[in-house]
Amino acid sequence: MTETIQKPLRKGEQTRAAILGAALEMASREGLEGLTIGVLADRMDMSKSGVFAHFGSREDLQIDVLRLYNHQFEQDVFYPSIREPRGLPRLQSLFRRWVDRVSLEIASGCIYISGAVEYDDRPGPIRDHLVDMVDSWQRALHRAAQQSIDEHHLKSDTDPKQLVFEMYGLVLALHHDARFIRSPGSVTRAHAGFERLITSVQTTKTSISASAV
Amino acid sequence: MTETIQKPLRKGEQTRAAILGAALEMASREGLEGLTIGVLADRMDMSKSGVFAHFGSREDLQIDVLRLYNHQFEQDVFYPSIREPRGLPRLQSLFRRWVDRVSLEIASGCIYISGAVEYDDRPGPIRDHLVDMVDSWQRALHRAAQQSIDEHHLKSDTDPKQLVFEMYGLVLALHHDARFIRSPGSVTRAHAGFERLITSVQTTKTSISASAV
DNA sequence: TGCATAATAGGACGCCCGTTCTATTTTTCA
DNA sequence: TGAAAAATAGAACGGGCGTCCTATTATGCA
Repeated sequence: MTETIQKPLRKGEQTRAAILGAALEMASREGLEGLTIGVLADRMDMSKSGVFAHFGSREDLQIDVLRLYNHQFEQDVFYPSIREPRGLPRLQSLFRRWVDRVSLEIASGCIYISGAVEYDDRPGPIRDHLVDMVDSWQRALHRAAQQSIDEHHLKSDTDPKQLVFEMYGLVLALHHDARFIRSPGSVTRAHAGFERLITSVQTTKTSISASAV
Repeated sequence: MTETIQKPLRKGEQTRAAILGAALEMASREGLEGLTIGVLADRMDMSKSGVFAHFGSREDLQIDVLRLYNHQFEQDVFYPSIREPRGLPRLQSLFRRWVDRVSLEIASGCIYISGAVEYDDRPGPIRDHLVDMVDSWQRALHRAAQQSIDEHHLKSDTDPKQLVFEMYGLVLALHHDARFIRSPGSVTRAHAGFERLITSVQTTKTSISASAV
């Protein structure tokens, strides 16, 4: 009875990862609710049941896709930014890398943003995971904003939550105008908005952001 | 051959309007893509085919729902605001009424916002209508912003499109945080963001917005 | 009041969905 | 290399979908 559960064999993990990658791409384009096992199987040149067997259910697949997306988001945006100096430089890096990522996602779609609409009123594990991830991202931004205040880069009466609210709005407007309306110049506007936002809450003489844009 | 097409009878129009109302409510909650004839028929205590007969197809139903939503939006937000004095008062009225409307929609959902995500990459007549409506709303905001500049309420170097971009972001952030994250205080934050936004582009001594918030 | 016509119901259709079951192929390792 | 186990295929299921066709019922007007 020792070692009843074997370490999974190589081939299985490999195709599972490939499926997950294709699923992430599909969910980015069509939304998590548009993710369908049949279409996914076609793209993988596999049978439906072959794909299905790697995940206990469609819902588990969706959650795994969500986890993969979250991981990539952290790798692209969060981890590089927390190596920046605490305070305004870090906050600026978080925003800039965030905008950079969403800019690339204009062609495919951002799952945090599409998911927020798909699951704003649909209870269940997917919504729970999604809210957790977005909430944790917002809390990371709150911390960076608070630290910017603590370091005296931002005025002491600045409201960190208000700041993050408006930063989030700029990214949502970017996604909206670029991906839905398809009007050009949205990336520039997001950066310009952030500049104005930071300037209005910055302590005098802190001109760290002057070099940007 | 005179008068081949009769004026539709009363009963038909009546139930058709009732169905459309229920469909609008359903589409607000579940999204336009979540609008389903079967469920709609259940709520109306009608048969599927009975409901279906009032619209040539599901797509036509969705477009009619969209038109109804657009009409209500104009009645609630646009028309009352254009009776305000041209310039900043009108711009402020547009934003305030817009926020008021979205605040009420936190319980049900805003079709302009959910539709932007559902149809950002799904070509067809529904997307076309939706883009037209949102675009026309943004152009109305642009006009009001430009007029505020012309009336010297806002600084002459103000970029109207940048201003509208940020206003839209505030409303999107409101919808996101209130409806998805369900964090309190979002309405206040949207107003605070607008106040700060206007203040930063306002001509000195124009203190029209001082009384608000 | 009767009759033309509009409004609605009921059923059937083909399609796609997630899921399950069983068989077959492929991989892994002693 | 051969046997155990994993990976995959294939077919079938029940269910929901939009849509169409044909009755049946309700409405409005001469």
